[in-house]
Amino acid sequence: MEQIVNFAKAQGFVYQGSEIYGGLSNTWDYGPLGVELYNNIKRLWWKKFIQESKYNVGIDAAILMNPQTWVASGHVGSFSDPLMDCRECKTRHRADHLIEQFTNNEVIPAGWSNEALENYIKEHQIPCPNCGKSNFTEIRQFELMLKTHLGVVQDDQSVVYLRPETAQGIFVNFKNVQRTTRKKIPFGIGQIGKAFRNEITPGNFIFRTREFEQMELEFFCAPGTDGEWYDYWVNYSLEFVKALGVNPDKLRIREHAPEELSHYSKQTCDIEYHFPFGWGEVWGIANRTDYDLTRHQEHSGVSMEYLDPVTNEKYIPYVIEPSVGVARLFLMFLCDAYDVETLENGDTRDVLRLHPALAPYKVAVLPLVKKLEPKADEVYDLLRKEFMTAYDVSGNIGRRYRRQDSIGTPFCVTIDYETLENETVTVRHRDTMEQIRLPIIKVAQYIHERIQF
RNA sequence: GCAGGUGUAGUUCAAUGGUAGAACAUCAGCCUUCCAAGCUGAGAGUGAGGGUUCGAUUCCCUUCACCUGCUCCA
Repeated sequence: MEQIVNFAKAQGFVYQGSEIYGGLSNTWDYGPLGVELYNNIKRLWWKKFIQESKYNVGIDAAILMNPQTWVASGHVGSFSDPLMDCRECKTRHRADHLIEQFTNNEVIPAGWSNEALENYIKEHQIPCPNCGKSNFTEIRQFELMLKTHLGVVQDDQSVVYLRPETAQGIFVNFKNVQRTTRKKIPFGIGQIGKAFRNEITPGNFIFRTREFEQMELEFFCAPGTDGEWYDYWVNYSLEFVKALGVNPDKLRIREHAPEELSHYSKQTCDIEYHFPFGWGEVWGIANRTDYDLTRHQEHSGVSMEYLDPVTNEKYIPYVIEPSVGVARLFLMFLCDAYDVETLENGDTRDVLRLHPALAPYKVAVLPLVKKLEPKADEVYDLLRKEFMTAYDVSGNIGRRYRRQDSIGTPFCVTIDYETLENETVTVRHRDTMEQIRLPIIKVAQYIHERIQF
């Protein structure tokens, strides 16, 4: 993992946030190569889930929402954990979970005050699951939503939350989108955007950060059809990842056990990838039932019912939600593509075997020797209009091929003396290291055909 | 947040209570007609703040960041 982090920093994929000031915990900045990969991931998700899907449309909702939204969604109630530490073995536990486990779920302390939780644990001498002793600190409340103040006067009236998920921006716009697009159920609304959570334990590089970007689809369907749509979107998401070249042996699907389901979910599974630090959740697909729309109907007083034009039935739609973090896909693609290859002659080369559609640069223009720069500039000018194009004249040609290999550039175009005579160039492939000769005017089309997704 | 560990050029490593070195990488020049060649040169560092000291990268304190574990999660 350390190797990946160093690689990402050295090549300009990811830097530590605010680095010159000693950093800021858990923040990371994307460099020139990183932002290309990052944006490519977003573009491809949008293409696959919005553009190519006949069911779905997109929106872009505000990060700041009316605070009532989070009361309705249940986040104000459930995104605040009562935690206590064991003084003996220094492990941390949720007070409500301690009681549930101790009583085999016969006592469900939902809605209890912190005092009630503490007293119950003391009275029953509930032991620490780790060390068996009963010596806990008092409860500390962990607020998992980030707050800020809207308006220049800071008082309680102006508190707003940074959204902990993008989903609610979709739910509150359900009626707007349905009416203006005249979509009939089943249909979906997708969104890419930032979300914020005060994770208690962030870490693993960019895997878990407090500021993160999600790509979420909320798919609305009739009650009773939710099971099949759930399967459909699990498969659709998995295919997306596989089509982008991720090693299938490092992918698995893990169904959530009933007791670990979120407050809004009836069924959830994760697409997991085997990272260098172990299996990690990349993509969550949840059946959110009619929970969110029902709650918003209750809290806002606005009807969220849908009138089926064929059956004339009125119902609140069920929702299937495939939700994925951009940075997690980023890290997965990076880890999966990173390869140190040993050649026949014993040399090694670092190759980033990114799918060409993901590669930051699609092509690099390389004059064989410096004298050929004027001609190379012409080709560079031509290709830059079509793709993200790199240009490198420093060092011998082999070194420059290796440089491009190590940042994932799928094609190198080399200008030599023959180019001056007949307007042809060498096109060299990253994966096979093979070369072909092409007229300059055909290069762009050749590459276009090979970077499609 | 708690417990443990780690902080020296971009990277990997040295060294020292008294001018911080190297390799690779980078840049410039020479050379070079297709896979990390060679030669010459250059830039670049003790995470931050404070204390002890004539003098601290080294000793002490604080802080920041990262790594591993715990509760949470896309």
